[in-house]
Amino acid sequence: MEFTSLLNTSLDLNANPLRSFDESSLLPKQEVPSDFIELGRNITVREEKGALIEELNRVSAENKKLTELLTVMCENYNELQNRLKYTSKHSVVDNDASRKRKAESSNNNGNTDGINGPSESSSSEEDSCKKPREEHIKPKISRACVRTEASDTSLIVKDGYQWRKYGQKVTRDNPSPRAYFKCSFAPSCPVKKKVQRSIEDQSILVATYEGEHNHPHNSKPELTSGSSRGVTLGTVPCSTTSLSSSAQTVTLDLTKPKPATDSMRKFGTPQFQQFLVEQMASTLTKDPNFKSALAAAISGQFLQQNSQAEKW
DNA sequence: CGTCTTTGACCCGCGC
DNA sequence: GCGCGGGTCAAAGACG
Repeated sequence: MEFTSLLNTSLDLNANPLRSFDESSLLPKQEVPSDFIELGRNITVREEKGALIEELNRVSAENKKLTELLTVMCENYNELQNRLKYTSKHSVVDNDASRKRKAESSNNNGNTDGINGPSESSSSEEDSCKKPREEHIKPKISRACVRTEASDTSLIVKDGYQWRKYGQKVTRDNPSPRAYFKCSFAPSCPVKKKVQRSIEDQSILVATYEGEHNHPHNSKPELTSGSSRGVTLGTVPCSTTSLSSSAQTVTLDLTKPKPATDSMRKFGTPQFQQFLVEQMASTLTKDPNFKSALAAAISGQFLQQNSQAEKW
């Protein structure tokens, strides 16, 4: 859904209050005071008018800022939508290798289970239809390199999802153990994660994600948790990467606390404002109720304008 | 008591 | 067929 195509982001939420104010408020100027009481009243009205103009100027400026924010948010929303479309095009549904293995083995064994017999047979028919497709579709695999303290022996990478460790192995090519995690946030989520220290740099944890989450991101991510165990994914990019070309790779440096950059510390700088705008936009666009709330706000403004227009 | 982690056993694919 | 290695299972213990 192209959000900006549906919504004119240039709309003035306050409907240019200065104009409507001037049209109505300039009328008293033309009046000629007939006596001192009338003169005094006009002075008070002028003062009031000045204050109102000042406030309206302030509101207009605020309005302009909000409109700009809205434009940025809509751009971000469209960008996110495009990314979502792209990833959904290139992703797979559920192609867990072990499940496939089990399904195949159950097909070979036949229906030995009397209870699950009918469903098994129906699923085997589905599988036979799916087989050619499954050969072409591979689970979406992405990798993330996380820089941690070398002394940190835990293989926990906190990325906002809830993981359950179900195994650990020492592989041949790497003396460091490899930990296996399943997403436990949603029972049916097929996503698995492998975490192992890089053989080249023991301070780097390599997390390999298989599949895609079929549920929203954890509403209470552990990004800010005070737990001392594990490391938390941050947003500081790191250039170290030497992984398979087929996999998406993100490398993060988490050895340092995640402070704002120097430019971000200067609150008045355009970079910091841009950062703020991006943060706000991303936060808002992640909210599933954002669209409806925005639409309600805008329609509310329209209704307000209409009622004001009717009054005049 | 429910959930999570640990860890040895087991399963399965693959190369020889 | 056999052994190896990666991946998974599941029982037991830890923990809140």
